[in-house]
Amino acid sequence: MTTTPRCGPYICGIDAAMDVVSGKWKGLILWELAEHEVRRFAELRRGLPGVSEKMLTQHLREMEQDGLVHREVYAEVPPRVEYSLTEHGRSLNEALAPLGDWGRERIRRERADLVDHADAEAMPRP
Amino acid sequence: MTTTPRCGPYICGIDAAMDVVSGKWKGLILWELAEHEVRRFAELRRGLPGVSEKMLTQHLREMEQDGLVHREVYAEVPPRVEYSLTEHGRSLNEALAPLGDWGRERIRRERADLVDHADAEAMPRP
DNA sequence: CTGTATCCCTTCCGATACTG
DNA sequence: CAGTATCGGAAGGGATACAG
Repeated sequence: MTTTPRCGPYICGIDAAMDVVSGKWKGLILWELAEHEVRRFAELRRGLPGVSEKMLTQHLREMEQDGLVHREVYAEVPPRVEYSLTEHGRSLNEALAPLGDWGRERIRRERADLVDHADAEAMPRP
Repeated sequence: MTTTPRCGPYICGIDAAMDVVSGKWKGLILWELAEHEVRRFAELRRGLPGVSEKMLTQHLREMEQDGLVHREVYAEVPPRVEYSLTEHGRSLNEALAPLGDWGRERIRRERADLVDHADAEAMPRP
């Protein structure tokens, strides 16, 4: 046995967390809401270049079902809806931080490799 | 600005890490290899109940491409292949630990809720 | 402004059969 | 033992149009 077994028989906590985070934009949504505390629908849309209304809505609803996001609707016209992280969502974001660091480190390394290759190809002879 | 911005413009480290971990069995593969250091193909297969040979092979190859897994082939008959984590793979596993903890906590809470509901339904009257 | 509804394409994955 | 090949269903996601 290792110091801290992280998986029970047949079920791994990683999978349970993945269920909730997998989806093309959920990581970014989490990040946007962690950064800004409160965001309106159109603000999130602008913060996630390329997302469609359909996917943004769908992901937000799923995250609401999963207890990560709070949705506050104001009965006004034009309508206004504000999204924010729940305590549960904030804790997920914290648990995600080391993975984000790892990913950025990975990107950094990839870019360094590309630069190395480019340099090697750029000077084939003296 | 927060204390430690984790995302640059347009690209988030979370996504870079997700790219590498997304896949139905990759989390479990990582876990198996972290637990056992070295595993043969058939051992992994047994450790991942339900996985098909196709998906196990495919995921292992992708993880090898991504530099997470080392594949050692022994020229014997019958053939023997041993899989293990690279340093890179181990660092990913460590970055995943908090997420695993979060997921297990989530499972625990869900089960507690289920029990509560069951109890509430189990004793409708004295 | 904040969504729904629909169509359609791509990717993911399981099942099965076959190979060195 | 450790794969490869192929098929087909299911799920994810984009584009577009429409609605309250």
